Amino acid sequence: MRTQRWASDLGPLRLLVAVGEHGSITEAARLEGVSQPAASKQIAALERAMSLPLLRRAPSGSTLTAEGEVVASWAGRVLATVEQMRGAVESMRVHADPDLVVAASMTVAEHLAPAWLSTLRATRPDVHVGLRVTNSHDVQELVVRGEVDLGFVETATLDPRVESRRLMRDRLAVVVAPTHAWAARRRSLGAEDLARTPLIVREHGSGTRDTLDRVLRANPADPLLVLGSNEAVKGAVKAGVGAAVLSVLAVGEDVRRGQLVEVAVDGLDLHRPISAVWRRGQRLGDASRTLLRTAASGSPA
Amino acid sequence: MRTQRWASDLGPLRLLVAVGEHGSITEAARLEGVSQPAASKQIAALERAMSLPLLRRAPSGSTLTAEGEVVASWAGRVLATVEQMRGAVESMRVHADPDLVVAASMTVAEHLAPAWLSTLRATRPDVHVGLRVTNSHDVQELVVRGEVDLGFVETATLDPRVESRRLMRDRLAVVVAPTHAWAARRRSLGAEDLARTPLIVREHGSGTRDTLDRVLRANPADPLLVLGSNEAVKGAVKAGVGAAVLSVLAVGEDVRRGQLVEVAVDGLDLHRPISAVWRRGQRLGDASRTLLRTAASGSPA
DNA sequence: ATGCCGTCATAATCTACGGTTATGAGGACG
DNA sequence: CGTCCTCATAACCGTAGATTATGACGGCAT
Repeated sequence: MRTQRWASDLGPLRLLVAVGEHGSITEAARLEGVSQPAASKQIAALERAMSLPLLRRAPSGSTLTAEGEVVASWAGRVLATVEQMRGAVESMRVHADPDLVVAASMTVAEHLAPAWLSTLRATRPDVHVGLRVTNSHDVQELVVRGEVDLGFVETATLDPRVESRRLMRDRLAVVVAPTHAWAARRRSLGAEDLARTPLIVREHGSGTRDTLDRVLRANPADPLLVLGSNEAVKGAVKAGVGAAVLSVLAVGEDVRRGQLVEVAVDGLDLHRPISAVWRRGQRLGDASRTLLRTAASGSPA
Repeated sequence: MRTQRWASDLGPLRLLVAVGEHGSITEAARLEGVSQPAASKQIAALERAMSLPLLRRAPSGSTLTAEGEVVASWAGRVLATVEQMRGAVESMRVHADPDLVVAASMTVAEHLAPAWLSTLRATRPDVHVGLRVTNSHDVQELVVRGEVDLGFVETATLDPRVESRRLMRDRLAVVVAPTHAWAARRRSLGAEDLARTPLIVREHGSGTRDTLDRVLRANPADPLLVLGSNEAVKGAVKAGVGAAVLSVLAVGEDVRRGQLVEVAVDGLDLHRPISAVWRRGQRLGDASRTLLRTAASGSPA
């Protein structure tokens, strides 16, 4: 009984939103580049798998049912996310001749850069951007050595050989699963509560871990679990293993969805700046300036 | 040249995040219920398709590369969205014996209800909720007739036979593609600008269309295009066909991603309330009250 | 050292899913 | 009433992806 097969192939979802947009299976099939019977069968299979009527079929065309609209809306979100991912992948792939090379720390590369680059691509389709991903320190190193035009870092400690522009403030948040005892708390957590609780953390060297250790300099408790990626940490938290401290950029979505709960904490400043950096004295090119402007206006969160 | 085949099957993405979480292809394969060679091949295929090294393989296990982490992060988001969709589908499917039946108008069902129900499911896994989707008027009708326990509507005109609780304020926004002339505007739009511009709109009877017509009662211009779903409208806007007026709930994500641009408008109140309604005098059950509380605290946007 | 445990990759095989073309049924419309 | 569009069904076929079996490689104990 492979877990809900309908959720694993995007073809039918593409078809469904296309039908919603054009009111016809035949037309949708044409758009997606498959034959009409194939499209018909895919959507029928989707309906069968979901046990929901998605389309109102008629010889004059097909329209979405109420359920169909809801599903199509979600499908649209899924596809948009995939599209974003496509963009991120595209920019990480070494391009033949990028007009602009930028380096970004993990958090920025994961959560911010794709949106910036997508905007840039929409307004300036001619500019090819290459993206390199490393930690905040190495980003600055690359900038200083002139290997990249622009860097994005999430640290407060800037190399004197770079100029910088502050873009926004990131914030770390304490998160737990909705079933965790802390989720029901009404009082804020104290700094000492946090320091004495074993947490799920990233490995040493990660920007998030370093920030956490710096803030909690009063000897933090031994980690409950050390994991190699933010995704892994989030997974463990959702599974109810324990609490973690992560960037709001990483958990915002999950908190909004109610899959994670943020716990307020008193007496600690968990903010950190996100900045663009470039080599001191370096005159920024046209493309760089456009990207910088995009990033600065992008999300003044 | 079927468009980028790697983006169409979620299996490999599932595998990738599982590897990130457990540091081993073998373990990930076990978790996903496939054989180890299958997993190995799927991920290898993914890397080939993306032209990116995602894993650092060793006889002691596998860890994500920097690129792998970025991709895994996006994959996580994609999968989370799919999971949400699964939840929405699950609640729309007629259940054997739902403990609680709610009705929601389109906007709520599309954008709010899944998050509420997901939260509810996390804290009260025993409660089965049935969800019916119709327009705001019919929702109230169902509530009055006692066919549903609770309703959610996005309209200001409430039936006198229901009690209600205001949950949040929705807002309509004028949106255009980033390439549209209005996207570069620095001055706000005037009400008369909007009234005289042909827009892409929903069909009559849709809550969004009705709200728009009510606000723009000074005879609005003939529609540029009439489409049957919010997704269709968004698609047309992104394609650069023209401007549209849609709920921020529907376009928020796209605006944040830079795929759509909101244009400020002066002299018009585009807000509308979102409320929970139930039959006057009806004593709410335990499950209803929990859901109501969840909805109220969910997103006080 | 050496043998055992784990990891991952490759090879050979087979099934079944999803694609295609061809055709038929049904309403809309001149 | 015939034509033209819609969508569904049927028969056929190719291939992607699964499986089992096996081999190479490194870590770690004895």
